[in-house]
Amino acid sequence: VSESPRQSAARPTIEDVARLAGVSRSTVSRVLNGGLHVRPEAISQVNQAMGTLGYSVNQAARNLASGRTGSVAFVISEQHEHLFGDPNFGVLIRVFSRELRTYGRHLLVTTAQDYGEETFLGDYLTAGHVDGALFALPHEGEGLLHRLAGSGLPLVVLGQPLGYEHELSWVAVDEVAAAQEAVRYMLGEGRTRIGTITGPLNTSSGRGRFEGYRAALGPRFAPDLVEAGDWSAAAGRESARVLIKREPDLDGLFVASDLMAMAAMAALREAGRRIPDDVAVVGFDDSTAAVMAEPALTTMHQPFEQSGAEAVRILHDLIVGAATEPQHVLVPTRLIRRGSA
Amino acid sequence: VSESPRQSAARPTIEDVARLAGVSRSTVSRVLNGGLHVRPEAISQVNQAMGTLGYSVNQAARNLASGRTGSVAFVISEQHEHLFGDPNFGVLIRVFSRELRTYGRHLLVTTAQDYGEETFLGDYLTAGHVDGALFALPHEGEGLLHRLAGSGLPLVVLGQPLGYEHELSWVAVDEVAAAQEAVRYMLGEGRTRIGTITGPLNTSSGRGRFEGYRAALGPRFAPDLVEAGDWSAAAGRESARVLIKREPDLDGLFVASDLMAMAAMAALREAGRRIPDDVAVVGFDDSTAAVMAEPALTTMHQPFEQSGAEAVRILHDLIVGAATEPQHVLVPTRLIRRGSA
DNA sequence: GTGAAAGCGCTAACAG
DNA sequence: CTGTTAGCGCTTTCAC
Repeated sequence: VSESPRQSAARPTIEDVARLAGVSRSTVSRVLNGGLHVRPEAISQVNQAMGTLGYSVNQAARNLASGRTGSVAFVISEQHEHLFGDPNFGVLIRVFSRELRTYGRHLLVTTAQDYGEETFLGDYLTAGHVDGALFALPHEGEGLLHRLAGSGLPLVVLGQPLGYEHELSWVAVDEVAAAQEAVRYMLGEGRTRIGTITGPLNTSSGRGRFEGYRAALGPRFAPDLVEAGDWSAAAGRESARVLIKREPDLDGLFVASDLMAMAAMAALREAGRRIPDDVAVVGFDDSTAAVMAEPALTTMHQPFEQSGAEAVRILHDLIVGAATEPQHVLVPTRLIRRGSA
Repeated sequence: VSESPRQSAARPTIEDVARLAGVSRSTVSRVLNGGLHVRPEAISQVNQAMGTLGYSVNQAARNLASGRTGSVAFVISEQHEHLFGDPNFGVLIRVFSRELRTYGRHLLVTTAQDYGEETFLGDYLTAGHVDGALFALPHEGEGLLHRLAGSGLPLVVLGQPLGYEHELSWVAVDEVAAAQEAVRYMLGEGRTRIGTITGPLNTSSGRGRFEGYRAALGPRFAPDLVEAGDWSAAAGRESARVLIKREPDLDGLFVASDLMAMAAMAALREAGRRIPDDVAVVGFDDSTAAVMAEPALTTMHQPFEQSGAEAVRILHDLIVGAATEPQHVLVPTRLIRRGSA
């Protein structure tokens, strides 16, 4: 196998630009990095030279010299591989790569599976191959998160990392308040027996949404109205079956994710319930699939675009040292009323 | 903003390994790159030294020295942004990043939007920032594809690139045969008035699936049975409405994608048709959402895992020069029978 | 505000 | 099979 590197017609280097602009390499470098302490005149000369030469920086060289890599990892631990089938996942990828680009960074998608095991991924990430990491939807006791948290690698978590709320930076929604709003809406519509299918209770989302449900119900709360799910469609379907059997007079259902909600609707229909006439269903996420449900799903909207952008901003600040303390931001949710409730 | 590079406790360099192993830097480098022309004994010494030192290669340095970047772009042109909402997209990303990893490469997700316009993306990609590119679902006359095709950048296309079938490497399914099989299946089930909702006819998938449909129908084909879609759910819904109105006795529907098929099913239901009793529906893709449809969608399975892996393999061969001619591979499809037909 | 000089860690000829 | 020697293109002190 002869490794013939693509020789793309000798890209111009900083040296060429310097010569053409009549300045030194250092000056060009300064312009490249913000143009501080450079005479305006020189800046424009350099820019002009770069333009005519079609210059673009060589990342490898820059990274080697600066000790940074220019890339950021999107870490998906094995347990969350199901995310890949989730339409929200695509949205996140798009937002991340777009936002990172504005900081001159790249997105590297990594999964635990890629490396055989979490340990390997942990080694990789902490070995200096990336400048920082974005971590999605951790659950309690996640080994990889623990590892990264202790490594000093700049890290931003999407969703509150249970057990690391203070140590790590995160961007999340107010799960409790959001769930509460969803359930109160059904209450306001006259529903009286409202059940819930929860997410995993060892995640902040699963737990927070359940707490919000419980708080909204107050004294009306009853353990029999609750079934635990794991975000999967299978769990949504099965939980709905169990619930409707145990509580035949169920007239409302708050489901912790759209994916589970859509599966639950199918089960409800199988059991002969009309939606929303017999039982109202409210989901969570406002995923792209929600509008395709039959009827279209009423759900809590999560601003993935916004949270993704915030996460990237924070991570950048952490990487360049503009922020030293962990940052926490809460993004707003809102109820989207469609046909199911 | 003080740019403080993370000084992760002085990573060991190739030099350290060489010293500990009692060999020269070159030998270590050789071991790192496959260990050709190195005495077995030396190899193990080096490996051992790397182990005790916890050495891992510095990509930036390697890239700078070798003139390669180690990363590969997944190019999604603006027209295909809808892909992000498609569950198949997540599958592709996962497969790509996993497979690339086995070649020591990374996945860089890029979209036309990222760069303001295609031109910018084209500049970026051909400026040497990536070693190669994976291009998803091109349509005819795609400017970016044209640009990349002429640039000499190693490139593999998913789906046949209309107009570049010979010049470029691609991995695709036999669209015509697959569609034909799907329609024949319905024919075999006794359906006689089978309509179709096509994909865009300026894509090989859209066109091929339509041709397969037409071929299967033979003399039974009638233009009135055809509605053109654009892969979107909205198009699926609207096309189904039009079709059922124009052809009230429709008893079968072949839809060129699962997303459109699911939307079409909703429209059919609204029009009072039972599925599959009144009209059978067959989709295409076997996306993760297919099982969640009501009834579950009968569809042509596409082996995304396999095509993604093939694409990466070919791209790697192209990059290292193991392949010089464009490579073409056809991956198999199969009909998955579920409830809708 | 600007230039000179010294590497960043690695690969890749080139001898031997 | 192995060591020596040059850089790859950029950032970054350090003087001026």
